[in-house]
Amino acid sequence: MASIQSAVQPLAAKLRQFDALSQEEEQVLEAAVSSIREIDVNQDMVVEGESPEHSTLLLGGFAARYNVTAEGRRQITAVHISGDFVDLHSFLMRPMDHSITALTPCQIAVVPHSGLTRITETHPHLTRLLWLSTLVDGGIHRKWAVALGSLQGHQQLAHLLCELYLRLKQVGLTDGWSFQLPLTQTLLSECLALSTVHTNRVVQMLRKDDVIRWERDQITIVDWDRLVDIAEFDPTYLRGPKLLTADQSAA
Amino acid sequence: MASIQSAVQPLAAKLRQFDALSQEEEQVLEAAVSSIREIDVNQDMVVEGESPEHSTLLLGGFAARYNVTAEGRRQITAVHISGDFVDLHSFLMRPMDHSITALTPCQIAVVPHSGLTRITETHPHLTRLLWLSTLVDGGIHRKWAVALGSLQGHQQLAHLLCELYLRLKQVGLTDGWSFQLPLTQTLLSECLALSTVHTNRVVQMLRKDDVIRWERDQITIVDWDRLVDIAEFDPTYLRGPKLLTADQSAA
DNA sequence: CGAGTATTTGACGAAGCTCAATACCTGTGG
DNA sequence: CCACAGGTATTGAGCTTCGTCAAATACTCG
Repeated sequence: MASIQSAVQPLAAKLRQFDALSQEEEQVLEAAVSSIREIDVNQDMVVEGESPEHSTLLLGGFAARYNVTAEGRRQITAVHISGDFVDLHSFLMRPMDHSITALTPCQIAVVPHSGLTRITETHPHLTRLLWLSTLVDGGIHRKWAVALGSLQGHQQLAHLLCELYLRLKQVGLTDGWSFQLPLTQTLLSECLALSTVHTNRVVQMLRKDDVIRWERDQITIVDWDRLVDIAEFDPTYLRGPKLLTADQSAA
Repeated sequence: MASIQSAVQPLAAKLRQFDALSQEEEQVLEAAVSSIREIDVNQDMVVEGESPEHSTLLLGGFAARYNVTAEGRRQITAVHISGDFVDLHSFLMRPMDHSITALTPCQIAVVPHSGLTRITETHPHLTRLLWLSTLVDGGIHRKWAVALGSLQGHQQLAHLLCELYLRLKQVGLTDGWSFQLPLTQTLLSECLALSTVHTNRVVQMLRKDDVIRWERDQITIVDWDRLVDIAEFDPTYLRGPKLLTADQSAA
């Protein structure tokens, strides 16, 4: 089981891709964690309509953010992985307008909002980093909308795989061109807004063209360039490439 | 022409819906504005790929955030109105992964990033309010994705109208159940990810059922309840209803 | 009035949905 | 070791929503 010390590691790794993170800042993050918890598969870790007093940092496992429509159709708007602060926004924005469910058993760190408020009062640079991480989430949603609106099924799937590959790589969860993706085709269809039948056909399309291999929950990217091409993928939105130190942005 | 003093009014009004905004905070915002500028119709005020050194506050007019796909299809991911800080995220996240264009002549306030950094260093409560406004934008994108993925054409249109009505009302730009919406059906089709032909049919559907009236660029909502029903609209995502004062969230 | 743009209509085609059936896979108990 | 159960993946066939192409009508402004 993860200790609180090791808990913030995946998040720290992600934030370091944005800017330097001092020892002290990392300790401040650790100090903000109040406890570690396990979530069962298919259990909601955050529920629509609630106004939690803490935010949830995903330490291990996969989670999905979703809304349910009147007809009972479930639309997934993001897949979350280790290091994602899945409902950091609940700190300021309440109540939750969507739920987050565990796609696999998950370990989470509980971070009380009071601690986050304290960070905004005392650590502006760290605050900017956390803010940035919510902005990247926003960018992911924006891209998701573009994909849903203007890409065909197989392109959307390709886009999702490109995104997940890069994000998993960021936190060290890839193995060469392979990674675990514990999504059934039914779940996948809820990401892509396709029927399960069509989702299956779209998966086969990419397989037949030998762009990806997908066995069990193991995905291997056979031809990254072609995948990027199909998806019209541009990774810009996943990065927060500006350094955030006070001096240089004041320049 | 707007003066800098009056410039932050629509933004201040919006932020006040989230939490109290002190006189001093309002002055700090004013002080962060370096200049006021006019943008012509169809001119981009922010361009994909660039890394601006300032953010853009929309003072008057309508703007749209969009991406262009390989086939030249343009997908609009948000419509912006007075008081929206259209690219506040460019402060931390660069370069821009999308452009923002003026749907009408627009007045904008230019806010250098250095000023924003200074706010994060000295005004934590105001920082949280600004952060929240980017979170609401993120929520809008999330809803847009849900709508694109799981609603039919006429439902999507209904959803867009519900959203715009409430947002315009927030900043005092509605007149009873009417408001100006300077969107051609072509633009509208780029919001909804429909063809212009189908967009037209979908508009007619809502008109024929006497749910809305749409003459010129004047929209009148005839039957709000039915519109909400069609759209499956839930306004939660537009609000940031938690008070943000340090003391109470530390309680 | 006339040019240009925006809206509307019709006819046909394509992407993706639904219903329904079949195959596969993995774990469980006999 | 086999048989079965329950979930997951795959396939086929007909249908719907929405797209494309093309043309006609209206509106707006000089």
